[in-house]
Amino acid sequence: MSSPAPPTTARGEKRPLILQAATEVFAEQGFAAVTVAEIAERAGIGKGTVYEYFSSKEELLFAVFEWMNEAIFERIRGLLDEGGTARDRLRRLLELGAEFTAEQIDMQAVVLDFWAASRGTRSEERYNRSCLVTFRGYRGVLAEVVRDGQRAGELRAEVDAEAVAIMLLAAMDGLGVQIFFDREIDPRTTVAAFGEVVLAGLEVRR
Amino acid sequence: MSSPAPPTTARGEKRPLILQAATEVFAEQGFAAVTVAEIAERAGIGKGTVYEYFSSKEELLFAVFEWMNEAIFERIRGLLDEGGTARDRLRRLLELGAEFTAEQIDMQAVVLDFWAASRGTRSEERYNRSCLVTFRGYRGVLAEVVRDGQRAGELRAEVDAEAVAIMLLAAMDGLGVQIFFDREIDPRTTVAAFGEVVLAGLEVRR
Amino acid sequence: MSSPAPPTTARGEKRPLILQAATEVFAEQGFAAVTVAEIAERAGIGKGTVYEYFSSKEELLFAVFEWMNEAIFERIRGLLDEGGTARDRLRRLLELGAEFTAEQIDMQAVVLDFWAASRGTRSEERYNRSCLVTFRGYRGVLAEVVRDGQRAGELRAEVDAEAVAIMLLAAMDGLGVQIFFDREIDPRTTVAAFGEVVLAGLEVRR
Amino acid sequence: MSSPAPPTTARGEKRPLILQAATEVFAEQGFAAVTVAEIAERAGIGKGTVYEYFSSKEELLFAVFEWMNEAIFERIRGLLDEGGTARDRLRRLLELGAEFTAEQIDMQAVVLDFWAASRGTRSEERYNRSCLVTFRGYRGVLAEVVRDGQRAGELRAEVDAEAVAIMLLAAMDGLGVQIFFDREIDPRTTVAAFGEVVLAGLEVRR
DNA sequence: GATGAATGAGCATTCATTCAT
DNA sequence: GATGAATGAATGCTCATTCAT
Repeated sequence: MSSPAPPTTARGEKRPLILQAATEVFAEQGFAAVTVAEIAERAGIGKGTVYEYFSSKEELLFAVFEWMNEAIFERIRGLLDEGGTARDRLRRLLELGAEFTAEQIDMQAVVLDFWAASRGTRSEERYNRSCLVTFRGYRGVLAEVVRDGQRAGELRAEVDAEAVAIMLLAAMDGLGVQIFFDREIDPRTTVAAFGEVVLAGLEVRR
Repeated sequence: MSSPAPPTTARGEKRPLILQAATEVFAEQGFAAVTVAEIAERAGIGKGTVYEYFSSKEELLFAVFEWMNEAIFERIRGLLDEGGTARDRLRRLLELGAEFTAEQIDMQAVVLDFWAASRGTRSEERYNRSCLVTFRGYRGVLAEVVRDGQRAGELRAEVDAEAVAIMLLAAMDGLGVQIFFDREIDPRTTVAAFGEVVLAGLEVRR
Repeated sequence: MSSPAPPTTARGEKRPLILQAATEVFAEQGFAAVTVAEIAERAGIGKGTVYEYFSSKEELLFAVFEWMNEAIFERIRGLLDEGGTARDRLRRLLELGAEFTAEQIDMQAVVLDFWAASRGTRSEERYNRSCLVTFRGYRGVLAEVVRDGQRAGELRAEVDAEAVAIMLLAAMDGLGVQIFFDREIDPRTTVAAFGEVVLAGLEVRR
Repeated sequence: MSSPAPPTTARGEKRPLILQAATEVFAEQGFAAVTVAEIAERAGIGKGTVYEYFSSKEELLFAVFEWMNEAIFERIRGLLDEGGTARDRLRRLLELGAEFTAEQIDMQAVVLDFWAASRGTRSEERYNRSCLVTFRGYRGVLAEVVRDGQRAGELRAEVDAEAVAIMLLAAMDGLGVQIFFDREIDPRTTVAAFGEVVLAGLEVRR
């Protein structure tokens, strides 16, 4: 009450605390079911403080979404830097996706929420743009690898790289949803099996 | 009984009217953003009447979801009855999925809503079961066709049919989501291009 | 569906049926908690039919209240016709009250409801008048018996007969309420014991 | 802390304000007819604030009921501390009851409401227990005074003290109800007259 | 900066009543 | 007369957001 020393967190540095707490409760209960009071409690701060860092509950969801995607992108970049043939990189990208799905099934829920929370809101436009940009980012990476393989003569040149990128990303997203509802599916083996088929279909025949 | 044509709707028969109206507004604005009053207005009936046919707003969402899936399943069954090689049927299934996605992008929104609406609700269990059953239904159809092809020697026997079914369904779902946010994607050509790759990867090599 | 013979009740004679059903459900659950649909169902008729006989749910409560009081008054009149000294009649009136309370604890609930249902209603005035008239009726009977006893030299002349009537009626009403909440009280012995005290206090001393 | 006088009410101290406002409007219009918005308006606060202090409208009714009874009990305790013979204390208890009835006819309405509001509610059990406990409290006080008088040889030993207590309490309750509907009755003279009769009936004869 | 008491817009749901059949 | 499908007014309650301290 009168202790002069800061408790644990430095002043004005509660942002990651809130972000972490929000991510957790969003994952557990879903955006709509979560109250700002709950987020604050989980973060161990006052309700009003949340609004010092985020202008609204919705804004907080945006931040969580971006936070998650940044982390994923970072790992993708690291993976690509390792080099290898296009087939190798493609295989590793799929593995990474499977790993993410396996590790963070509840994160999948946050993404679902993000999609759904946008609807009918004032900021629907902004949500859509944010989703679009994110999707394009992932797609760009995938398509680039495919095109690399085509240029190198590894992969069939007549295949539409963009289409393959779209569908592979779609498959990874959709897999997360299915596993969210059916925990018996094993993402790693499923992705590996399907990946082999796709790679077989992509490679140049002699 | 003697009136030449029913002016609007007969008494006691407002169920499809409500279902249709609900599907529309759910698609347009999302479950959370829609009010029961809005649904009633769209259906041209009184607010209370909605509750004569559905015990709650949530129950109505369930009904819409099931209604949609039934319609889709019916078309799938029709498609499979046409026969053809496994490759033909697989190609046609993908085409059908693309067509659905193209035709009913807004339907995709209802599915998203259904997923998201489940979270943190009292009836979360029921939602999950409903989704699980639906997914398994689609997967079963796809896996069966693949296995048919394997038995007929058309498709490589060493491929995990279930994994392929999971991922193809996932890809179709995920495609819907991407198109929902990025209308520049053309589902038909994208699916066709990707389908060729997958089929190439599945077929038996000489 | 096409049977020409009336089922059980003659046409246009459903009034007592409704009255009986309403009395039962009001007693069981209270006026506010009962729906018109419930009353109709209990009476084995259609919801709309209730409105053929009573213009509103409130009106029905009025009718039930009056119905009950009429029955009680009838028994009081019969009791007074048996004659006897004022003390005898007073004692028998109290016995009758105890009996009613014992027999129809749930009826007590209807009276409670009637009191409470009036409040804040459009027809508050009418409720109050109805209660007032009923109370005055009972009080009149009691006061008359006391005055009879005073005129006959049985009971002390200096006692305010009206005050005694008011308080005895009040005691019987209040007893019903207490028993409604505390079923361990036996109305007959309680009233008998108190009645002896009051009669001892009323009688002329030598 | 340094402001000379609080303008309206300090933060976090709106409980008595709400209790007072609720008591007033409940008395005026009855529990069922009152809206939470009305209570808030009367208290000069926002609707949501009511729910900061009471978890539901029903809970508020409970609080009002207990508040009232506490106040009454306090005065009863003060009265008994004054001492005197059993007859004196009994007479004073009846006088106090008459006074309460005269002063707070509208309070009577709240009690009626409380009784009636219980019916058919989920918390019916709790209502009944609350009423039972309250009744037993009043009865205990009355019975104890009578037994004191019997032990002191003032009052007839063969009289059932508990029965007298039950009926006197009942009479006071019932009086309140009658006066609520018939303002011409004067509680003080009525109770005094009846009290003399009962005391005469209770006292030991030579 | 941090807090949490106060706020009120917003909405699902109930149910008495009507009226076409 | 009898019916019950249709209706919409009415209200308790939640919770994101504000702002005085």
